[in-house]
Amino acid sequence: MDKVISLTENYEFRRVYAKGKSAVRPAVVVYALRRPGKDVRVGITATKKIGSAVERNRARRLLRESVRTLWPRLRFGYDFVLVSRGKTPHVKCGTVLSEMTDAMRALSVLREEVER
RNA sequence: CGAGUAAGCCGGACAGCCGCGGGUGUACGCCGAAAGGCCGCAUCUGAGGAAAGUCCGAGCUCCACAGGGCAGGAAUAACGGCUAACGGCCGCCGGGGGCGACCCCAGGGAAAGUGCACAGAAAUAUACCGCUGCCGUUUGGCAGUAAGGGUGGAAUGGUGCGGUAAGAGCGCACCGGCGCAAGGGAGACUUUGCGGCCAGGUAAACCCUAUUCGGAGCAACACCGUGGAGGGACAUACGCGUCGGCCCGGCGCGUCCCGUGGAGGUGGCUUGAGCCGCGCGGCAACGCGCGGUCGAGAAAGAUGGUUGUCCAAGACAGAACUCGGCUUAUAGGCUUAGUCGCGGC
RNA sequence: GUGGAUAUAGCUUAGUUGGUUAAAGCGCCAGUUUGUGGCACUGGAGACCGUCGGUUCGAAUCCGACUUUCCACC
Repeated sequence: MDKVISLTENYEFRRVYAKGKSAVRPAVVVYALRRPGKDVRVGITATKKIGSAVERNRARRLLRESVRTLWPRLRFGYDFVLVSRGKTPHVKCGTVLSEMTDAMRALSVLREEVER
């Protein structure tokens, strides 16, 4: 269980939006929903509000890179949805990573925080 | 040296580590009846000049379609060539702009017809003022006249001389336009000569002429297809449900085959009117020959992160079936060839 | 991928087809009325018609390119 599974279908995103908890930071919004099983699944979105195709790609890549760094610390059995915001493509990767870590801590889905 | 013109090119570079998509090869292990797949490793490879807008033209696929004409609709518009084709490109002609290199032009037809237009007397048919003649003589009436005034973007070809009552291509010279003939050119066209003055603009107004045009789009389309609707065969031996109080009997549940196809999957999917080099033909677009080469192919959708060095400190911007163009966005830089100005030898 | 519509005063719309003057309502400003305000009445300002270019004597209108917003179909 060491590979990120993507959320694909629209109903999965809707379920996380409707029933999950959220944390908002200037460059990222994190939704998290507990579900049965040990898989961790992640969905990344960038709407047309973000900008052109280049800017949307940039936002997605930053979020994906951040979640790759953060991956070993996540608790099992959660669905995550990461939403990019208008600032996301114009920000450095370290900023996204720290904001995402902060949001995850606020949702108490990081493994080390629970074990402590 | 400065200014400007045209054509072409580049679109941060290099290295280390971590990570991602695809192709090929493959050990152990795991899954699977098998084919094969997963994980791992090695190796090769991985966005653009516009990938964009979707404005044109094609390939490809499916649908429709006996042949011909008219009407209607859309697009294009000098001429010659290039191209698979084009509304594209090249050359050239005509017109316009620039001192020049050079640039720009939807550039057929207004003597087929209709419509339109402030002002102005009048816009293709006309006399308001004026000028001249005659009549009347008080204002005036009739006729001639486009030289002048005024209006307008445009006023009966322009300028000058003659001519005339005053005028007028009425006559002449030059210029402009039109027609005819001859010479040149592949042609648009051009040069020369002659003729006579007949002909306002607008067709990106209707229209006329010539040419071209069937429709839809990779979410096309083809194949597989648990479930579901349909048809057939077998078994109707057993069991269950149903019609019924019960029996016989009928129907459904079962197996196999045919066929339709929702979800899903696979193909279409990248080797092509390809790219690079050399030679030849052509003013050029381009063509021909020879040699070399393979440069993305995903399916929630791959190029990112970080560290270091360098410089001019990195603009516009991300493939989604594929090509040929057009249009639009674009920091900065490089190369080549002309032009103009200034200075020096 | 394909097709269509939209842009006009601060706001909501006419005018566009068929060329020469941009009209209306609400709002805004000033005045009249009223003890004051509203209502009512009178008057006024406010637009170079999304941007750029072209055709024409003349363009909101015709033509081309671009931009914005919205819609439909597969």
